[in-house]
Order: sequence, then C-alpha cells, then structure tokens
Amino acid sequence: MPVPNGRSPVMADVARLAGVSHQTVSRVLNGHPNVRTETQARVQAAIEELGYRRNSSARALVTRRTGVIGVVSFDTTHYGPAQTLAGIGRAARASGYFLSVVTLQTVTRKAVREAMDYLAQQSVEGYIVIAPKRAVVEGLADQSVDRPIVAVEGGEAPDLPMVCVDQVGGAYLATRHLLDLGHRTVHHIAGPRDWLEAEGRVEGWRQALADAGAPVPEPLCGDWKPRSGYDLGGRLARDPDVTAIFVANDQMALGTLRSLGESGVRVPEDVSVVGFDDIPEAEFFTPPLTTVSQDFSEVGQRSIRLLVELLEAADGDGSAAPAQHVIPARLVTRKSTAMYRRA
Amino acid sequence: MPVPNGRSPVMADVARLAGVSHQTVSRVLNGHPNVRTETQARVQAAIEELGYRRNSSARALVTRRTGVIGVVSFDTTHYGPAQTLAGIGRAARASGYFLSVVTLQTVTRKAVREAMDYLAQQSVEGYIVIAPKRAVVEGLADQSVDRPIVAVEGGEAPDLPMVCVDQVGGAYLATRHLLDLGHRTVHHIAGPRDWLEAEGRVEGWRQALADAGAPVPEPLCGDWKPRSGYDLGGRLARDPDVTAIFVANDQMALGTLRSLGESGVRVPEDVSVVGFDDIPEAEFFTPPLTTVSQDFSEVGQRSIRLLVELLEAADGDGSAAPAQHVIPARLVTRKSTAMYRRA
DNA sequence: GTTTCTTATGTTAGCGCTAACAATGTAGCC
DNA sequence: GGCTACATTGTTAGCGCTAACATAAGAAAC
Repeated sequence: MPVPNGRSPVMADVARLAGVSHQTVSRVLNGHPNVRTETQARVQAAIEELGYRRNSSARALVTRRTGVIGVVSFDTTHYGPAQTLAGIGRAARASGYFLSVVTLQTVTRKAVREAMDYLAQQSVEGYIVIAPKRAVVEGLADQSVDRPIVAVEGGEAPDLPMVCVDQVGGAYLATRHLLDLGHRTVHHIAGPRDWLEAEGRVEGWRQALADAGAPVPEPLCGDWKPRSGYDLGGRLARDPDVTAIFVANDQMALGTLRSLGESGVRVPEDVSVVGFDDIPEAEFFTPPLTTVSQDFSEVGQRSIRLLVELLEAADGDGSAAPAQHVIPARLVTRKSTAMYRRA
Repeated sequence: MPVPNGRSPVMADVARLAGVSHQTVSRVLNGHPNVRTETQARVQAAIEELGYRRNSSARALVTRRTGVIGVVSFDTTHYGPAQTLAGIGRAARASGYFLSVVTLQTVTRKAVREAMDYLAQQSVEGYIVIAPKRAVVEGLADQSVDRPIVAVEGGEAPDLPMVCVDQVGGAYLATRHLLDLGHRTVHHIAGPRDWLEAEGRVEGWRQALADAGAPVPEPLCGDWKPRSGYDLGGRLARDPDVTAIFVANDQMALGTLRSLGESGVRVPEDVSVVGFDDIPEAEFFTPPLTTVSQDFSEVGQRSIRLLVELLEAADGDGSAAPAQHVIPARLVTRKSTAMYRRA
C-alpha cells in the first residue's frame, strides 16, 4: 500500500501525487476532453504508482448508475439456459456492464418476483429474465417495475421487449423434414404444457402437419427429462402405425431412442426420430440424432443489446414499441431419420 | 411515486412521513435494538407507503461493504460448472450475498486475471474462482489480490482456500470396480493434460491399478468432448486385450460407447466402460452408463460458506490455515460394466 | 432531591465521487 | 490596449447513507 495510512488510495491521494485537483483526476478517468496531454500522463502515472481504483459505490451514488444488469436464470440441467447465460455474460462485459445473477430452483411467478426484488436491492439498472413459462412472462408484464426488462425465451409476449428462438419455425422444420421423407404423419413427444418452448414446438409441429394435410395425432407430454422420453417412447413403440417421432428436446429423444431400441424397433429403419436443442451429446447418440439447433449465444447477445438500448433510451426520449427479436432455428440432419419404407 | 418531486423516495422522505429523524429510519432498517416498537411500526408503515428502498450505493460507500461476491466461471458445455454455479447462487442468496458472475471462454491465467480485475471494479468483497487448470490455480496464489479467494475444483492448491470433489477417490472407485469384476487391467481415456480434474482421475486410476498389482497401460488423452472419446475408443476397440475402459467424463464415454458399438464390440459383454460426472443423460446411454457422481450443489454451497467465513474473519482476527474441503465422489453402477469373461 | 444509568431519539460529519460553477490563462480580433 | 472566446484547472456542494456523538427523558439508586 503506497498510501501512508495503509488504507487504499482515493482520488485525493492520486491528485496530491500528480499535483492536481481531485477533479482533474476524475476528468482523466472519465475521458473528458479538456485535459492537457501532459497532465493526463502525470495523473495516469500517479494512478498506476498507487494502484488506485475508483470506488464504484461513490461513483454510483452520484451518477445514479450502477452499471449492473440483473439476470434471473433458473437452476437446470437443461443445456439452453446455461448457454444463454454464457452469451449474456460475454455481451454484457463487452458493453461494460456487470452481471448480477440469481438462479432459481423453481420457475414460478412468485420466485421470479422475489428474485427481482432481491436484485432491486442491489440497484440493478435493468433485468434480463429467462422466462420459459407463460405464467412467468405474464407476471413480468403485470409487475410494476420501473426498470427495463427483457424477457428471454419468452415466446410471444406482445407488450414486453423479448428475445427468443423461433420455436415454431424450428418445429415446423423438423416435422416438414419427416414428412418430406415420406412419412404419412409425425407423432410428437412434447414438453410440459406450461412451458412456452413446449407450446411453440407443438404449434410448429401441428402447423406443418396441417399444411401437408397429414393427420394430427394426440401429442404426448413429457417433462424434458430422459426418463419421460423413455416412458412415452415405449408407448409409441407398441403402435405399428408410428413411423416418425418429433421429440421436443434431445434429452427426451435420448430416452425415446433407448426405449425404441429395447422394444426391437430400429431407428431409423423402422422409425425416424428428430430432437430439439442439438446438445453436444446428440451427435453421438445411437444413432446420431437429427435435431434442431438453436443459437443460444446469439440469444444472449441480442438480449443484452436490447436491454442496453432500453437503458440508454431511458435517458432520452420515450421509447418506441418494445422490440422483439426472433432468432431462426436450424435443422441438423444426422442418422436418426430415413425415408419411410412400407412395412 | 408518492414523493412530491417524482424522484424515488429517500430515507429523509420516510423520516418526514413517520415524523422521526432519518437516523431512526436507518436504525429500523438495520434492526438496531433501541427503537420503540411503536416508532418501528410507524417507520415500517411509511416505508411501505412510499415504496422506499434503501440506496445500496450510499450504504456501501459508508459501510465499505458491497455484499457482492465475484464469481469467475467459464463458458462451457460441461455439466459440472453449470451445476456448481447454481449451487453457489443458491448458497449466496441464502447468506444474503449478491453474485456477480464473469464467464470466460478460455481458461488461461491471463483471462482469469482480467476477469478478476473487472470484478474488482465493482468492489466485490471476495472471489470464487472455478479453476480447473493447474496454471490458473497457480496464478491465483501468485496474484496480489487483497480480497479473499476460494478456488473451486482446483485439485490440490496447498496455500489457497479450496473446495473440490475427490477426483482421485472417484477414479479409484471406478477402477477398483472394474478390477473387482475380474478385469486384468483397466485402460484409461483421460482428459486434457493441463486440467486438474483430468490429473486427479489419472492418479486415482493409476493408484487403484498399482494397489491391485495390475499392469498400467499408457492413458490416452482426449479433450472432454464426445468426439475425442469416439476417436480414442476406436483405437482401443481394435485391441483385443482391452476389456475394461475408464473414461474421464461421461461425454467422452458416450463417444467411446458409440465407436465400440460401431466396431462390433459389445458393452458390457466384451468390454466394460465407466464414465465420470453422472450427467442426466448417462442413465439413458446405450447401455446405461456406470459412472462416478459428483455433488456439485454441495461444492457450490461449501465454497460460499468458506468464502463467507473468510469475509467475516477478515473483520476479526488473523485467519488460520486455509481450509480445504474435499467432497467425496460416489460410484453409480449401471449396465455398462460386467464380469470379465475369457474370450 | 440529586446523581447515575439506561433507553430512545436527534444532530452532525463524512464516506469518495461527479456536476456545476468559478477562476485562471492564452489566444485572437478589432 | 480591451474585449471576447475558449481551453484548462480548481472550488464547492451534495448524492443517500451510517457512525459517532449529543441530547432528552424516564427509571433506579442513594
């Protein structure tokens, strides 16, 4: 500690060492134009000599800006949210913002509200909420929060700024792919009913069937976990009419592949299977899984960009209609799908 | 906004409404003992009426405590870090701390240092660094940071507070299990050389072989990803002497299962395979994978507990020797391992 | 009754910074 | 020279809070 007392240096210490006023130090730090180059250099040198670092609390107190973005994520063994969070983190840092993260165990309106309250204590400037359930998104719109919120993965949320992957389009792609292979129709193992992603995938699947004039079987609902894909897959395995299955995520698809295998149903010879997410493991399933890939990193970046825009706009004029970014999904064709062959 | 001006209310507004001084409001907020119950109630009512929330920057400025813990994690498709982060998050919130997270794309000494610098700008009180590589842990010990650091997953780092899963023990368990099944020796597909987890798993494997007097084959090094398990597994598949493989993580084990399958090697009839991590998918691999389970949630909780202890101790006496928590791993037996049968 | 002690509250100062204004110097122009 | 314009620096106030001290009022002790 190069400051006499032993305390860490403050602006005044730097000023004294550089032979200027503390305000000039502040000016250098904030890149104000009217500082002589030589003075700037002297201040910089003093800063380095003392190892000075500006006190963020004092700064935040007077500027009324903390530079912190609150993120509400949820505890998960799902692949997507973790990737999204990483994308958000990268983008936030690139924009000079800090990230304060709360991870929920349960995705309920109440839990989200509590998490946001908690983050408010820390004076976050805005929120990014990974909101995969309808109830949560609706709760967000209600909520009288005076700071900007961006919903991620929130499906359609008309009156909220939002970034999501085009679930409907992705599911359409997957289903269309199976129909193009000659399958008369496509069965669907869906996610839980109250999840927006699940809903979107059901819708895209249904639409593709409708557009093709194919019959629409009753979708089966799982819980995203491999086991439910296993259980429901077992049910479909017993039905000889089933030749193509679109499973709402890769983990369940894995379970489905297993139960089909155990029932002596060959994939893709007897039944074709498509998943959703393109987790890193999918390429090495037995057989390698055809699935729909989502660019989570892009989702993260867009959501930060959107929130930052809202934050800067808040200083200026009244904002326009809430922007909604929908990022396209992409079909990745592997070995779990094949032409329909009459039994 | 119930405050005349339109600005958000401050302590003085609450004080005025409650007919007390701002200091009394502060006392109520901080739970000071000497406030009359009736006064307390009046203040509480005023707080609620105004929707007052204490300004964290002002508070931090004067108390010199931000209540923020900095976490350095890394961008990953790995299962472990995501889970650990969730555990850390839960524990932090339970202890009343906030979490500021930086996610790295590359795990280098430099990147970690930059991340910590970045977090320092935000005046974090301490750090939790998920440090899976030797170089990073060593960099941590060097670093002249004046705030407490807890390393997570850092393997042995003698002079640093640390929490990790017992990699050596876990690998020992896995290898021992295979030896107990009658296999003459166990081959190993390891993780990248500079990763501590990989090192620990190699060591445990080697030890178990040594203890059993079994020959120690040269380990093959992968990169944690399924593809490398696939490639290296293919190599082992061609060697008829190989009857048991311990793979350093489940993702590579998945690749190994695939390449064994493609080479016509049956698992577990011809070759037994054990993984490490117990990812949710492992149970549904073909065949269901015997693996080693780590309690990441416990890791997260312990690391927060440890850091909080260090933070509180910093106010008090000089700390004792840095605590090191090693959490045991657990073998999960499924269908990928079987008794050795002479060919 | 006076003195002490305790409890409940108010007053003041200051954390470290930035914004606003003031002050100085320096040049350009008539 | 005198005046304006601008670049550069310094001075002051105050962001909203807590800590420390000051005060007032009642209870307890003699």
